[in-house]
Amino acid sequence: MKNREIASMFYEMADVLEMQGVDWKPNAFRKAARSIEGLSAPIEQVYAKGGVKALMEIPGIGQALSSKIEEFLKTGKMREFDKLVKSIPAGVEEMMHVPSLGPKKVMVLYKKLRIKSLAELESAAKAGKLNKLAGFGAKSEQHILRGLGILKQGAGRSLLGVALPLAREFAERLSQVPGVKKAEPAGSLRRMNESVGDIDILVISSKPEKVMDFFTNMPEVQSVLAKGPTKSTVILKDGIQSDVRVLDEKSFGAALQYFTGSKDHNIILRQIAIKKGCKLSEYGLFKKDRYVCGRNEKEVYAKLGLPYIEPELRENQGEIEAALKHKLPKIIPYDAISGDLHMHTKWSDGLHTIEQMARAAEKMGYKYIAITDHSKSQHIAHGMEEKRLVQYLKEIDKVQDKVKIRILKGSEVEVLADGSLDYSDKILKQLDIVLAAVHSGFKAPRLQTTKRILKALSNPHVNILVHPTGRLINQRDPLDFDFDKVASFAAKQGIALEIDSYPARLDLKDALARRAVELGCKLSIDTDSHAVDHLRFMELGIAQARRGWVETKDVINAWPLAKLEKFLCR
DNA sequence: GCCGTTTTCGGCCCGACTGTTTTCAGTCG
Repeated sequence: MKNREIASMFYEMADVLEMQGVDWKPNAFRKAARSIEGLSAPIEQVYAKGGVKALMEIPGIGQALSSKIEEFLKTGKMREFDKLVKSIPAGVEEMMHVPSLGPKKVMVLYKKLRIKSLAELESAAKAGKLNKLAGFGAKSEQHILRGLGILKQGAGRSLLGVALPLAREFAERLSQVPGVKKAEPAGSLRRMNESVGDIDILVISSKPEKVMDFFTNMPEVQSVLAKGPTKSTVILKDGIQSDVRVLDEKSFGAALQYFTGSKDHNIILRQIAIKKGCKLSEYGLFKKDRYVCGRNEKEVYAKLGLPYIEPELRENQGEIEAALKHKLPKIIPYDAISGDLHMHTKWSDGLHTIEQMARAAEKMGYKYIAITDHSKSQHIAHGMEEKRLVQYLKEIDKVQDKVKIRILKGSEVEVLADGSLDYSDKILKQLDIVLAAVHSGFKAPRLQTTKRILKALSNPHVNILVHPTGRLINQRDPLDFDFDKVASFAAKQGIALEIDSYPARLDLKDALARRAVELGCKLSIDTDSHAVDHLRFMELGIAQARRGWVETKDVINAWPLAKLEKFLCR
């Protein structure tokens, strides 16, 4: 999949162009890069199917960029990229990523002081050489040193599963500050992006200064990047950036809308506003400087002629067009799940007993669960030999007698290198539910992996392909296989694909979940819990489904038990 | 470079905070 590679080339080209003082082009390159990142299909596949013409259908990609992509796909090179990147030393472009430095300042440092690497920048700042430059002072030097620190710390993006509880806690604490009426997380976190770059919190308060003081003095804060009367930015001790913004009640909806984004979604909304002779900002919708609305999001959308759009859909992936036609999907609600079909216990690598898991699930209001411990080849995870599997099935029966919810007897069965399964059909037949999982061969070539998975899905006992791509966010690339082929085959076979809700997995991811449903697949949203505490991850998986336009009818574990059982009896 | 129910040319979202400014440019989201 070349999507990421091409996107990052465009980002890099945008940086260089910006440093050269070129106007607008950088925006165009970045927009195209974002668009390519959001693509559900591999871009080489798009090109193979429809050539340059298909590339130009991608929003933000026109004549020039499509031919650059074509050149790269054909030759593995992009001359324009090489030319641009060579025009500026690699370290200079890297300096753009230091917080507090942008294209203008970087160019001044390069041109006046010949600074062309992060190391040179650090020693120059420490030696006090920068404050002699026009536009730089002692403070700028400090900010650069701090920025270098932040960069070294690797303040990358954090997993939604980590940031979300933190954000909720901050919001809760901020709402206790005197004068505060409401505090709510916004930003990509509210859109439930799989990973987030920062934590944005919006506050309504009659005493903004109290909020600013409280926020910048929280014990989690490592350093304060900015502190104004209504807006502050801090870096937390674990490297996550957090912003708080205080607004008036009559702006809250507009602000929530604005700070929830995404950027591209907002740009289109503002264009719609302009066409209606209005102006949309975080303060509200205005007509000739006269306030129209802004108290809540719904009225902002309504005045723009749109139905309310759920935050998870606001990615400029067709939701505005769908909204205009009143054809938005009825995405699955957070309370729609009836049971969790993927969890582990002490029988393999889980922390709790079958009974503990069942009782915890019962407490959550589920109607059914599946216990799905590892098969024999997963030695590290204490996968079960056939003999122990029999014991395990008996134990499930015992627990079933003690609890009210239905417990399906299952296993997460290894897909071996040749695509065969880890248990014989005779064993698989005894299970209520069979999950097929690939845990190896991540470097295998595309054709081989596609064949391997297709063979596994040919087994008549398989019900769900779990964590289908095997990716770990920011840690491990997905398996390389023909997704459309696999999903179409699964659909035909009556096999569901999983959205694994484990924070580092979220696999299928949003775009692939959407694609899977388009291809006729059913989905199963599960937690892959290894402890009672993990059952709460379900929310994250549902969020990815919502981001993927998934409706309740397409999710097998949102169905009543009888309908699910019918599906499982292939 | 992209894009078009006001445009195939001339637009391209909008505002807060900071520092070094004597009124604003740069950076950020």
